[in-house]
Amino acid sequence: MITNKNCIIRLSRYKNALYRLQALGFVKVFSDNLADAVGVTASQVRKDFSIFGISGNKKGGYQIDLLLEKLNSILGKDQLQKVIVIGAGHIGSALMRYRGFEKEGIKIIAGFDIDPAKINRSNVIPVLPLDEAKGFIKAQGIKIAILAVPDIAAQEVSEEISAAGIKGILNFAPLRLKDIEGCVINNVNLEIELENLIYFVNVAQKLK
Amino acid sequence: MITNKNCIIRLSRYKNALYRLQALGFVKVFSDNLADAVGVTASQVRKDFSIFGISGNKKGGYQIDLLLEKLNSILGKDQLQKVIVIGAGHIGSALMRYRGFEKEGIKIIAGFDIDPAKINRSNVIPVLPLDEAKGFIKAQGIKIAILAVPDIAAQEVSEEISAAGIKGILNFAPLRLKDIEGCVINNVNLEIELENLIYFVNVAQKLK
DNA sequence: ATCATATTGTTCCGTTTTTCACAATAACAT
DNA sequence: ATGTTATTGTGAAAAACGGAACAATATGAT
Repeated sequence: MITNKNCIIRLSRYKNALYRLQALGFVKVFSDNLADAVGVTASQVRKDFSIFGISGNKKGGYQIDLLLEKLNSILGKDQLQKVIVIGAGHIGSALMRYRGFEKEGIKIIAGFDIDPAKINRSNVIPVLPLDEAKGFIKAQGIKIAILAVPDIAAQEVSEEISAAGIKGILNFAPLRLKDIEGCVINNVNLEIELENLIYFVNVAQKLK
Repeated sequence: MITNKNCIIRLSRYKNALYRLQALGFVKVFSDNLADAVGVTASQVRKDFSIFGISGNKKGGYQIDLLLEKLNSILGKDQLQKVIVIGAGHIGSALMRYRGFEKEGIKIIAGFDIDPAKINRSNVIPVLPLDEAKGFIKAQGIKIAILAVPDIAAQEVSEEISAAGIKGILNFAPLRLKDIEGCVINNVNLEIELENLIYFVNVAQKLK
């Protein structure tokens, strides 16, 4: 079974590129077209496909619609993914308002916050009290949560929601969460991303 | 010269862990303490340090304050980093309000948007018209930009700002920007992060 | 002063990941 | 029908990466 995160990220990128190509009217695609679009080598594209048993046609490339079907199936996009957001601060509420997830079949169906002032049950995406999260997760069978709470709270909250049934957490809190059995954690750390950028910009400057 | 992004990310994590240890009163640290804090092996810690010529003391470990000094210097944190945000939509304005960057020595000094309704010159972090960005970047010598514009605009805007002097872009638009000579691009793609999480959650389920 | 011990720094080794290279072959041209 | 060509699929080579192991050595104990 595939455990290589980068490989799966590439599949997502292929998929996105394929939609763009499709929108431009293309029906088939060659490995080197996709490679250019995504910024990898053509070999890499073919090998990634081969890992997942995706095959094309000698001299004919890959048929975009079939390819998308397979990629979408691998990526779990053949069903709507219901997601909750924990923490309705700046980042959390921006994510709730962000429309970009919908076209990816990802739907944020509720937010949760500990602050009573943030509660809003009548909103399109309601913001509910944090202590209702556990029941909500169980009742709705939610598997994925976006964690956007202050770092001090992140560890405790992550353990609670995973105990309630969350299997995957996208963590925005700028600290490393302790591994949780049966729960996958992906970190988005904007400070570190910026630091990283700053480093490579500085290095590039020094090279000159 | 180091081109391994993961290695630099680890340096950031070491740094963050060191601040936490320092806050707890620790003065020195051993490679295995840091390893535990960050979730890597002790060998990895020592090797990372060795790459950057950071040395500790046999049997004495590393002195936290000196270590932090070196890491901060490597990561370019010995000077305030002025950053601008392009695009004052949901994500862009959340980032402008986000306080987490300040303690990292990263200061967002202005936002830019093409929509006149978003302009606000009197704000603490002013939001200025997009067509002032070029002049602003040059006048202030800005090197780093956070790009949070709709995907359709991302490519064009990225080329404009890099022509004006931007050397690093943290791109939130969900598409791959064409490589730009002399400009480093890091992508933060939330859709892909979620997709990735969904994939691994599904895989974990199937394994049972 | 000598010895024992803990920890670094680095070399070596195994694994993973990427790239290269080319045989297989389907499509097309003649 | 035959030959040519373009592109895939994959096996082998190379590179990158991380982990284990251990020699070197500073510190502290006796």
